[in-house]
Amino acid sequence: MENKKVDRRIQRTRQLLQDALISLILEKGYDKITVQNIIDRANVGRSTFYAHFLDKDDLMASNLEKLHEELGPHLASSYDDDSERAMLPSLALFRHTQEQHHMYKSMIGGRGIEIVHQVIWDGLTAHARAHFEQLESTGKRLAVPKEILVTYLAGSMRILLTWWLDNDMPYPPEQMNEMFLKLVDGGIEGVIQDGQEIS
Amino acid sequence: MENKKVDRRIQRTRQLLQDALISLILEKGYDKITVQNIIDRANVGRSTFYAHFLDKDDLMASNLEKLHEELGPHLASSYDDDSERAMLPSLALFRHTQEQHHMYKSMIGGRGIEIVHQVIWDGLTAHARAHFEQLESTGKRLAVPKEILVTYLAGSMRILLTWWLDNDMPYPPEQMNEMFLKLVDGGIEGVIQDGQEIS
Amino acid sequence: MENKKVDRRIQRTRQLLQDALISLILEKGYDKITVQNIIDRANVGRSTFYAHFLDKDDLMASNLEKLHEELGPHLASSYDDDSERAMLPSLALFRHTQEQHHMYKSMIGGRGIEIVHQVIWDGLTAHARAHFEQLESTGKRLAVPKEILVTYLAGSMRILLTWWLDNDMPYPPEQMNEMFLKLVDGGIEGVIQDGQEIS
Amino acid sequence: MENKKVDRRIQRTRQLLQDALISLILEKGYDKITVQNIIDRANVGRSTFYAHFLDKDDLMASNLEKLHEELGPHLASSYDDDSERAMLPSLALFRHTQEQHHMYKSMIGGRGIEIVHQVIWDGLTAHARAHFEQLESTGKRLAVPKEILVTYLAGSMRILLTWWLDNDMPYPPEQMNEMFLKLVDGGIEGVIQDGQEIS
DNA sequence: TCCTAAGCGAGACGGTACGTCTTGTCTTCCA
DNA sequence: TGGAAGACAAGACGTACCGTCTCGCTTAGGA
Repeated sequence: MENKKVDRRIQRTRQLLQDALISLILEKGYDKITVQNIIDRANVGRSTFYAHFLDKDDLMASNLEKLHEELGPHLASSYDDDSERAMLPSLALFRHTQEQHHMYKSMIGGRGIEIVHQVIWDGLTAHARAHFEQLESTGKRLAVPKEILVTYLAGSMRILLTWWLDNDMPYPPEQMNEMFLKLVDGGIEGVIQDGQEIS
Repeated sequence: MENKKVDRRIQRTRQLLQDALISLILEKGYDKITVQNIIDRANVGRSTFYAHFLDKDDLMASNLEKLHEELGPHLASSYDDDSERAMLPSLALFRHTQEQHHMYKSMIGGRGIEIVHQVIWDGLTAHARAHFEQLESTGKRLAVPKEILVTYLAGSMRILLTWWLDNDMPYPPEQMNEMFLKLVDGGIEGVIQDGQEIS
Repeated sequence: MENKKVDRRIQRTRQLLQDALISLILEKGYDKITVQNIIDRANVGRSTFYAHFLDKDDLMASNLEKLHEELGPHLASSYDDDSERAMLPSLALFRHTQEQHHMYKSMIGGRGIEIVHQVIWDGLTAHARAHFEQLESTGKRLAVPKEILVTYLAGSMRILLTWWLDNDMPYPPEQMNEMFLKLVDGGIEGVIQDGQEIS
Repeated sequence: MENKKVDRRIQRTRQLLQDALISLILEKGYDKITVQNIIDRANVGRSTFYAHFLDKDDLMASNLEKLHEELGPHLASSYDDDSERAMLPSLALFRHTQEQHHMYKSMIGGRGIEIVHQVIWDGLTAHARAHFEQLESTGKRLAVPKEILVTYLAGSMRILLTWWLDNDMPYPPEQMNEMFLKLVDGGIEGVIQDGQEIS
């Protein structure tokens, strides 16, 4: 309550830096950006940058927390909608990716994309893990270790998302989603059993 | 013929550098290595390094060509052995990975692994592509674009390989292969049709 | 009248800063101290420091005004005591230096000592100047410009004081004083004449 | 012999840096110069600077070694010329100072001058020490510890030199030298005895 | 057998970015 | 309303690499 205005100032500075990073990413790609570029763009002192963030990656990560917050609802909500297939909020992700494709494309091929992948990956695996844990809690047995299933599911999603972006999104999100489900559903269902475990 | 000895000398230098890189990778990981480290280890002058390679990545890539040559047979051969399921020489890859896991682990998490991935990726997709083209040539129709199938198949393989390595290979190669096939077979078969294409 | 409390607060803040500086000087020497060190030690905000002092040197100077007040009597008094040799209150200075040697030693070799020197220097030269002016007023003539005499006299004092401190005061103040007088008296007397000026 | 050309290159770089420093000192004074200024002026890379010198002061010191070499003959030679008064080559020093007064004046008031003082100080004290040791070797006794004499003599020289520079050299070198000798000779001779020591 | 060109080691160099540090200003909070 | 707190811009610092370069040594292969 007491530091209201100060907090505003701090938030403003952080925002300036985050915005500067995004605009620079769109201009020349994550890997080509230097800290100097960022602080010049943000009209901020060098030490101010380091007062707020550890380095460029940290700034990127902080930017992605917002992405996470935006993605969060998608990852959470669609779970209830369509309880049959909602292993992952895949459609929402394809749509979100399409909307933000400029930013994502700017980061392909460098360390930037890895940070993005990490954040998305955490969301995807958490979601998939919850899905399988719920299945188990209803008495199902998995013929394959759960972590492998989680990895496979989230990984397939990521692979297709990446391919789709790399190839300039030649199909609409809905169709990508159809194909994704068609491919993974078969395998996943094959390892879900009613009370007998293999491995 | 005339430059026989000279060529030997050149090859020796290249070998020294490649060996130095490998030994350093095993020691501290690809990303922590500097050009200076490499030339110190190889007892080679700085300019000599740049006479042979563009940069560290180039040296790595040259190292991987050997890997490629080693992988090549695996990727090619097993195709005929077990014509029923041989979309990919998956078992051979799991086994090869286990043998070389020290080297692969050293490169996880950095740019190094990306170069490895690229090399393996090319082999995997080529193999998968050949598989589906053969299917098409026998009159089958694919309910999903071939490139997506290729990406999905190679991607799933890569995802599982990476997970396996990251988690210190908790299952034997044969079991990993079992699970891999169980997961992808269902989906793949679901999109192979006899004469009617959807998309 | 109404600002009584405020004045107290201001004085308290100034005192905190001055004390912090002194304690830091004794710890690590004047030159190693930063403004940040001072305000941390004094539990004071950065702007508060700059509200009271221009910079570190200014704070030091304010501290030395107290020193000046303490030195003042020494510089003034001994003048009358021993009118024959009292060109400078040299014995008093050697004694004072010995008492405060911890603080003085902390400042040797940096800019800090220069500020101290400046303060002492002003006192010394003023005293010496007064001495020679009195001589002139009694009809004596100086074979060397008065300012050079003043500089020489105050400078010799300073040189010996500094040497004495640097060498951990190997002789007692009284002996130092003896030697100082022995050295300068000869030269000074040689340029004092009765009514004829050379230069 | 073998690295002749390389040495030339290194010397050239050092020279470029030294010259750049001097020209910058004359332009804006020692204290205002940054390392960046120096390397810009010298057309040299930042790391090259640090490959040769520790910091700005180190570069200054290296510059002064040349000064020392130039001063050396003065300090040594004049000893024989005028064996009666040659405690110090004082006249040569006043003359040298006048010739180089632009450079010396540029450094007054900052850390630069301290380095100069150190170099000159070492020469002065060494010379004075040699003088008194020679005296002792001829059977004379000193009524004051030799180190104090050395300090006093070199210090008086330095004090007068500094005053002279600060006041824009109002008297010619010869006259300064006369006055210097007049002042110190009296005191020095007073403490030289023939075989009897006091302190 | 000598000569000459290439491979090579050594390492100086210009350049760029980094993360740290300190200064003096400026905005906001609070008593 | 004025003193205190501390966020901030500015910019120098010394370090770490990079990729280019110049220099001589060694050595192989043709004259």
